[in-house]
Amino acid sequence: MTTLTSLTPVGPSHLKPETRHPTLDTRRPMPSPPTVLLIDDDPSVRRALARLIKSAGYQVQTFVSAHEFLDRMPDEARPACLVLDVRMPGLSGIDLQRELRLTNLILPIIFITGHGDIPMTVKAMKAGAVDFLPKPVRDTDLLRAIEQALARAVHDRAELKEAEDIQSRVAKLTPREREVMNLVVKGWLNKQIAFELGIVEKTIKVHRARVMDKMKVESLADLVRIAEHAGIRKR
Amino acid sequence: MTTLTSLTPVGPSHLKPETRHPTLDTRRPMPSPPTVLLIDDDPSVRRALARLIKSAGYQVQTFVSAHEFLDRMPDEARPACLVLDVRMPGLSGIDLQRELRLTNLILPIIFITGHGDIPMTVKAMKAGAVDFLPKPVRDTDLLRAIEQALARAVHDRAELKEAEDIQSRVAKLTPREREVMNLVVKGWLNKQIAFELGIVEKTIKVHRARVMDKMKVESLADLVRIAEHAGIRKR
DNA sequence: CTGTATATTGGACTTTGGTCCAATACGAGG
DNA sequence: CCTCGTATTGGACCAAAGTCCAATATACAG
Repeated sequence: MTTLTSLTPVGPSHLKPETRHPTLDTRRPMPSPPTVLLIDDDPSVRRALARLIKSAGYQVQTFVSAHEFLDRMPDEARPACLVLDVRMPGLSGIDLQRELRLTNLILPIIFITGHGDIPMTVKAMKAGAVDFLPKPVRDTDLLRAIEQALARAVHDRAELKEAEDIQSRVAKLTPREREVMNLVVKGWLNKQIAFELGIVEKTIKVHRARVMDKMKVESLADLVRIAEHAGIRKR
Repeated sequence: MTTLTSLTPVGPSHLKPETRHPTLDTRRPMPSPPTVLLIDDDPSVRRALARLIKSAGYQVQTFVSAHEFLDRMPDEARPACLVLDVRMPGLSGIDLQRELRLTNLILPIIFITGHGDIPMTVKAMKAGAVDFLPKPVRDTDLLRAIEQALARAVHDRAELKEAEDIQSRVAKLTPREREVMNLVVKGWLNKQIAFELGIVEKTIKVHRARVMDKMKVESLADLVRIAEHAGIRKR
């Protein structure tokens, strides 16, 4: 059982050395690697894990406490994940997880712990943790979890960005246009919408055209899909 | 700390006594209650938990092993969930969970265990368990978990049924109609579809009308939504 | 007060989609 | 062999949607 000391790179074995982190698979001159944020109050654990993670080709930032993390939290320019001790002086790992859920940062969490119990594990997993690893952490377990966490970060970021894009377009609609859009994606005919809103059909056509334009879609099918994505439901 | 012996009903306190299980909220003469399937090799645990669960107004079926469960598995007429010991002679609880994932039964699982560890907990939760409770199980914990599990069962069943409905309608389409539908929900015009398929636009209109009919939708918007649901994506 | 954004409408016209009628071709199964 | 389901097409016609032109009213901000 190897424990956080191996110096030989252990990362994803199916990848060529120059392309370690599977989250970005461009062949190019090595784009800046994904970041792993490591919080642990034990300096020796920090050192050992940081070395391991770096050896797998990731960038690492370490923090001694949840508070320090919250203070100098890095900008979320690139996909990242969090490796986090559960029990720490001050804010616990679980507490930090709760805090982060209130933000809309995307930071998948891997818990590591020396004194975890089952209820704590369940709580963390229910709250969306990627993994929960008892110390001593096996290198392969941690790296596999990091791989998964970063994959999730990339995926969730893409989804969030998509949702934000759509929301910003919806925000550019006038109230009337929004009304019209809502009825259009319910499958109502222009004449029905006109009756519902108490205006003539001609006007609906104008609003409708502007909706298609502002929402940047070319077809009703796309508009329906985008509206679904934005949480505009039929019922 | 109460432990699986309380006789006073503990179920959802916000519900009136006649309406215990929150999964069915019809007022009527008490529809048959949801079933909780209980698997544990320890007779005393079976007895105690069965009594607790019954006292909360659920129907209970007990099994002494995963194998016995698989043999005389009840029909899934009504929403149900599984309360399951992790370690048992023969097939373990985790094994059974894996088996069940291969079927399309909807049976949310609550694990209970006397000798669980963290990796096992993580594995179960990752595999979709509703909860993972160390023995001795507190009454309130178990009942809360059952409530959640049944809620999930009801929800997932509804989703599955919806998906199956849609699939059965798709199955009734002719190959040509399916092709046409796929292009229609991509937002293609009839003339474009006609060109793509090498037939005249008129024919597309016929297929299209039949698609709308067979899929039981009244508008293109509904067709797009239903197709999305059936996993017919744009890209 | 003036200008910009919003909401509304009109006419004229084209394109697209949907419907009702009817008809031909082909392969599988009774 | 005949029938049924599937796929295909045609014409005529109507309904719905989209487009290009232009115009008016109102509210709010600078």
